[in-house]
Amino acid sequence: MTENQPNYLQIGELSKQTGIAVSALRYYQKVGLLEPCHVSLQTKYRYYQVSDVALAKFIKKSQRLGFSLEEIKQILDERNAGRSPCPKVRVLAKSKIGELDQQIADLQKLEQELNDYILQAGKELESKSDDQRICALIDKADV
Amino acid sequence: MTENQPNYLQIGELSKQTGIAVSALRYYQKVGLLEPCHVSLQTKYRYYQVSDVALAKFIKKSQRLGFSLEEIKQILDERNAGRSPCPKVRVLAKSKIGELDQQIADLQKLEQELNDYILQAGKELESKSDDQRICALIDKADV
DNA sequence: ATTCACTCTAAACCCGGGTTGAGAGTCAAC
DNA sequence: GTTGACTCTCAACCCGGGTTTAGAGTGAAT
Repeated sequence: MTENQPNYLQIGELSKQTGIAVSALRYYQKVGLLEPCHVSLQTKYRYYQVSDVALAKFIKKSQRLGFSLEEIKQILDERNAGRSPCPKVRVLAKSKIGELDQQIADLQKLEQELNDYILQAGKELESKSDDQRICALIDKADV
Repeated sequence: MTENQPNYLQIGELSKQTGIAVSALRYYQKVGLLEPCHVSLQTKYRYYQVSDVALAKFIKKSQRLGFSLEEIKQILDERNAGRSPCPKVRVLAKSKIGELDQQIADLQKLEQELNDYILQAGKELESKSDDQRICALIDKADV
């Protein structure tokens, strides 16, 4: 089989080498994210390039960084259009970092207030009824 | 109607005062997150306490901080069990902050590498074929 | 008595990111 | 030639966090 040359990978092999479920790889193809380089007409088996291991890992990594499959697709489409995807990545990364910065600032504020609470308001805790407050510290966090 | 005293709010009024859709408020009841203080037997109309405005806003705020409805429920259940919800909030907040710290560190690393790339590797960009690399910088980010 | 805004329920639908299952075909080894 | 591991398609299902829709009831004002 020409498809079985060592430079072609079957979907299960790609799955093993990337840690991505076979069903997920098929799903990636469905949404246009990761196309096999060849599909057998007779058997409909998918065959992937060795370099698709890196590509699949890239997808996984980008997902862990908080990009949606749609965003990752935009990045890859840049590449497929012959352009460097990095400017796109930069824009997406900047915006993602902005969101995360805001979120983390809010949470840190909350945490600080919680710490203050634990340290200095333990006595008030018992004197006041909890029914009046939900959690004084979350209430105070003006998010 | 006893339900129509000024200290009771209909669902639409609660919606207006909190900016939470009526359908979402009904959903919150369904998942045990926000119970009306009274439900008419005849009309099945929901009636909320004035203090539920704060509670609903708390839910919204917590969601914005990245807590799931299930986590918010856990916090509120603490309160309903007569305990201070703050230790629970602290645990959840700490863990959330940890996740965010990791994410933001990864993204910042990526951003830094992207900046380096823009500054010093513009020439390599044209000399190398993009087909070999997806985006050198995301590839390098060992996330 | 009717109009109008409000509310109700139940079920269906939406999104992203997949997983699961049924039933069939494929491939290499024995 | 059959076993066993692998693959295929297609459809259904899952999760969270809701929204939408249909059809019916409610409440206050005109």
